[in-house]
Amino acid sequence: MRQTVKPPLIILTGPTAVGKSELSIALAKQVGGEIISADSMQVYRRMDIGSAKMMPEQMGDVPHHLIDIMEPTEEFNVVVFQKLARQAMEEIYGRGHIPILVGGTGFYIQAVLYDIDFTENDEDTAFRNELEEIARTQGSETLYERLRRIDPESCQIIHANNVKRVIRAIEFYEKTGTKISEHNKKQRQNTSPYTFAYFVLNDDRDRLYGRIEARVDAMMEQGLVEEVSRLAREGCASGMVSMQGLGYKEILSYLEGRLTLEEAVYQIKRDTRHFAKRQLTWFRRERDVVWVDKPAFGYDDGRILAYMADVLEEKNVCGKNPKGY
RNA sequence: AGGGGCAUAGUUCAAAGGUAGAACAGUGGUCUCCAAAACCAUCGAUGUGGGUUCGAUUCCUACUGCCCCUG
Repeated sequence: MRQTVKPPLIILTGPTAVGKSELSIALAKQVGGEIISADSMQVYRRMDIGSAKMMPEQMGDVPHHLIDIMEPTEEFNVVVFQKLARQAMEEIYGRGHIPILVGGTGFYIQAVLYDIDFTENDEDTAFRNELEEIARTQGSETLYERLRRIDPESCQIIHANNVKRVIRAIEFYEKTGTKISEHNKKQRQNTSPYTFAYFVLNDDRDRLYGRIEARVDAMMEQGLVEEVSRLAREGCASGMVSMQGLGYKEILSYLEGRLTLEEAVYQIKRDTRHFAKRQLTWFRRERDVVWVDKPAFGYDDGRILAYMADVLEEKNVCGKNPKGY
């Protein structure tokens, strides 16, 4: 007699271009799951090619959530993601299905998996702008000194040059009266409210980089330049969150005459490699992850899925009987 | 084939008769509301053989390779 108190959650992630999406469809069918995209760029409408977005015809009747829900001019962030993902999960549980978080944004996954409390989400950007202004005019050291006075512990963790995080730390203290270093320490103790399996799909580095190159070339053939031109025409500019996406910022620079097309493509490939590397660093330090190395399974999706089913059963996430929809 | 030029890190470039610097790439890491972002750290080189010299990677020389010109 087994009773799962915590609701089930499956996570399928891995570095960009490793092949998460393809595998996720088969996995969803196998366990009777619905997919929630954990991707900071696929949320934006009309950003299809550059974000390598799953298109409806590839979804194979598996319901997908959090794709095409924002306008490229809107700002998306972890907090919004967390809120929407929770809502989607409730609906999915309501249908008796299992939510599968699929995507490469580790931070977003963490926010949901460990139910992180981000506190104080007011839209007061004035203070933040003020701090940014200080950093710009007086230098990052001045800002860092200010943080040292209120929360010296954070200075041990945050480097002075990392202005974004210095600002957030100051802002957090000003708004809540508590130190972010303390808040984070507490949050880190969180245990997950879910019965979960956290799969990280991976491949040999050389192979992964090869896939990235090929994928960028394919994006160019599919008309990435056209896609970005269209977005630019409707008012998307380089300062926007959506336009910080890989492929978008570089092509935008090309369109503005700051890069040649060749340079832009080179940079997209390079930055995507860097990104993949950072993702792997992130997953390496996450707790309780199950690494799925494609070469160890001879690149055979059937074997990979069988292995995942074993893990899911072992962790009491779900049994092996397909539930269907 | 003859003449000339160049050989320094994976790449593009510095420098110097006395223990070779940088950028980019590569690698490792940080991350708790811009995260496809932001930031930190780190590995790594004088083509080969002779000679001159206290000492050569630097000067001389042969070889090898690459580039240019002539035919």
